[in-house]
Amino acid sequence: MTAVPDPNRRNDAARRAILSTAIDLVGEVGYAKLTIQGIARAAGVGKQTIYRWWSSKGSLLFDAFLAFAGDGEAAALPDTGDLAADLKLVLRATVDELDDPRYDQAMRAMHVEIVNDHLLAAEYVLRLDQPMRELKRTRLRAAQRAGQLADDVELDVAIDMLFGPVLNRWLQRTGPLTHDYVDQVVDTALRGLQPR
Amino acid sequence: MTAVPDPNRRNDAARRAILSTAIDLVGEVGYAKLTIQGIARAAGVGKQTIYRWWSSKGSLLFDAFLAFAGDGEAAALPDTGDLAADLKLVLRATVDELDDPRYDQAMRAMHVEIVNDHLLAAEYVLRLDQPMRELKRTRLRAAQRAGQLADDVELDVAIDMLFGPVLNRWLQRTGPLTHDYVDQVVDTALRGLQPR
Amino acid sequence: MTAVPDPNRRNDAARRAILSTAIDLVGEVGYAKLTIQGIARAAGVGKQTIYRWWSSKGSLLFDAFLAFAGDGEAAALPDTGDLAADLKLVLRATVDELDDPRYDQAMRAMHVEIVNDHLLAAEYVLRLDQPMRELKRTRLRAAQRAGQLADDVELDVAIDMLFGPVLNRWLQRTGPLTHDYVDQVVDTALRGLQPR
Amino acid sequence: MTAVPDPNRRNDAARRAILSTAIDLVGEVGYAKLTIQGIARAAGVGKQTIYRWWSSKGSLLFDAFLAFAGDGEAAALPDTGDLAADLKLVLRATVDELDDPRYDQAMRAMHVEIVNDHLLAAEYVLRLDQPMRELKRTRLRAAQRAGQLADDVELDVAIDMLFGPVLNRWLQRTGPLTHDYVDQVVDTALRGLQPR
DNA sequence: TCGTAATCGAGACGGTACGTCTTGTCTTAGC
DNA sequence: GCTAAGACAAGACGTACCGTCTCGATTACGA
Repeated sequence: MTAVPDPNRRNDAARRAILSTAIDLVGEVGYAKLTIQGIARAAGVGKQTIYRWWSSKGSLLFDAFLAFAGDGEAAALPDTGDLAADLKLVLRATVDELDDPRYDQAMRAMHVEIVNDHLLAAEYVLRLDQPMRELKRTRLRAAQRAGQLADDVELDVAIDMLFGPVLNRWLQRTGPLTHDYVDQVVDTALRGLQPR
Repeated sequence: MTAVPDPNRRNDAARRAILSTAIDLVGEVGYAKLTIQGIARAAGVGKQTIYRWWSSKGSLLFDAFLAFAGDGEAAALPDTGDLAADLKLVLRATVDELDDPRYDQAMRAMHVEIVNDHLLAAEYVLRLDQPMRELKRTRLRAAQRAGQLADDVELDVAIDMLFGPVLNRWLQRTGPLTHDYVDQVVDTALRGLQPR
Repeated sequence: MTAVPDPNRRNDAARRAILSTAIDLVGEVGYAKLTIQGIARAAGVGKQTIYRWWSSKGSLLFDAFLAFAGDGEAAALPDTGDLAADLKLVLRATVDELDDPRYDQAMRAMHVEIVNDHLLAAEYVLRLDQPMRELKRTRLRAAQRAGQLADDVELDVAIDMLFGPVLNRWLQRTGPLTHDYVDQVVDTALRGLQPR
Repeated sequence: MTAVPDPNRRNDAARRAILSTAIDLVGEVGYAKLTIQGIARAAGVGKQTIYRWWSSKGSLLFDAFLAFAGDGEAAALPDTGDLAADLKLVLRATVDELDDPRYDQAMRAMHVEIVNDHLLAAEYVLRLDQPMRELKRTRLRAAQRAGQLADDVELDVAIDMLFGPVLNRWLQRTGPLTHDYVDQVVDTALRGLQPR
């Protein structure tokens, strides 16, 4: 009989210490030098306490990122009636967040884990990507109703085209992440590449 | 003064063995379990021979990926006169390549290294992203001249919007990478999201 | 402040396995090919477990030798009343012990470490040489009381002259280590080199 | 056809540089950190040049020690007619030599090699111990003829008893190596331990 | 109110990779 | 044709971290 830890018994102070220490530490030393041992030491926690509650460094980082980023997460995208302005607002905010080294490093770490771990990727899609995507879909549907977005546009493709380039430029550092850039992306995506 | 190894003395057989073994091994065991020690062992090579010529696992993976992927690289994007068709052809080919586990794993490994290493990212931009981007720019410029692309479109933004979503969906596994998907991306990007 | 391992936590089975494996291994492969890695492997023990408890190969060999040789160590030299006979008995026993390859190799290994390590030499003197020397001194003092040894003889010099030649011949292999030889040493040392 | 190095072709400058560098280096860094690589580097010589002419670090050290110590070696022991005085003179000189760190370290290194290498030990006995021993035998035989040494004393045993204790005390650092100590050894050995 | 059982911090354990070093052999230029 | 220089395969060095384990001490539950 395998002993399953009882979440009720869980020491919440330790849990929170671990999650916030993970974020702080990845911000300090970067993903490559982030170790479970180091997190335990810095959090003043036994290694076993981490292994008891998380199955891998990735899932710990995932939870840590959720706790860190999720706190200030908006429940919905702004809707002022001006789709382009609203999208630019959201994307500029994203760019600004990524300027914080802790946010930047934490998100990089989480992405690295996702790239190499199918299960974690599935969890990411389910718990982070899907909810965010639903918020975006809602905003875009409203735009369709308002006649600002073509009716036959596949919303997921639209989302990928609006948010994908920014995420990509950040991950691969192929260019500077500026407000100008996101404005251009929004304008170009909405208007299209062909002459009209 | 650090002793710099003399490239003339380099054993090319060992170099090639290391690069191809790295690709094979990352395809077998995945990035997380890829070790320099393991590559050396599998390549029948001393560890020092790897450390002598590469400064990090990342730069080795980078070279390995270049040697592996670069061989079959096209010198230019196709230009049949039909921009949409040409782009779809290229993106479908990319999607097909990523179906090969060796290619998939090797590219994931390289991207992970890039995400966490500024210098490697710079080298990636210089040696892989920029040349590829130049080929794409050339094709898009031709399309502009042919009146298939608006004159005021920023080409880099256009490239990000065409190729970014595919790369993203692959890296994050946010959805299936199909020919249909890339077709939709191309069509939507060209036409734009707004009604017309 | 360096973290000092807590001896209470020490796994005694591992400790004993390491010590006895060290003796066995040095007996098999000799000092020159004795490696900490090899001892760990043969003892079924992690390398760190050796490094945690011993600061050098020398101090491990020293402990191993103590555990191996110390077990059968006599608490006192025999005293039958006949000094020459007693000394010959002890020296012949020493010679016989050195015939065992494990004893021979282990003792050689320890001596090599001592020759090149001041601190280890000091520990050797304190923990092995001094106690043994005290036993010998006690026996010689008894002989002085019995009128078999001159009163003005410096006991340490006497000990060096009785036991030194045997140890030397063994270490340097300058000649065969026989019972005859030790008998001659004892007789000559007692009687002196000058005519009488 | 195996290439046998032709001694005539031997570059004597390189040979001398290697031998003297070996002595200098062992004096600086000690035996434990003495490497063939290090000697080659310090001597400005290719590694192969060392491997070509010496089969092991031990035999190199042996030659180096011979070249270093042998130069100032007396052809015979002094014979003033006073055996005790002559022996003390020789032993005091030995003690003084061992005060030189280069001599000390070089001799320790050679002894370590001898302890673990049968062949080298045989060569040591043949080329160093035997000749020295013959000089000592000659002096002792003269003493026998002069009536200062008992006729029935085995000369090799006498030599071991006179020189062994000093060598031993030096190798094992069991006590300080002083002129007083060697004087006591000589006096005690000549007179014997028994009362007379 | 008191066991008793799970959690906690701590850290030893068997493994294994790290990046460096040395070994003894082999290769390449240069004198 | 030997030299110096140094690349090569091999493998040990001592350190770090992995994930499991064992240890008392603490804590919270249910009897």
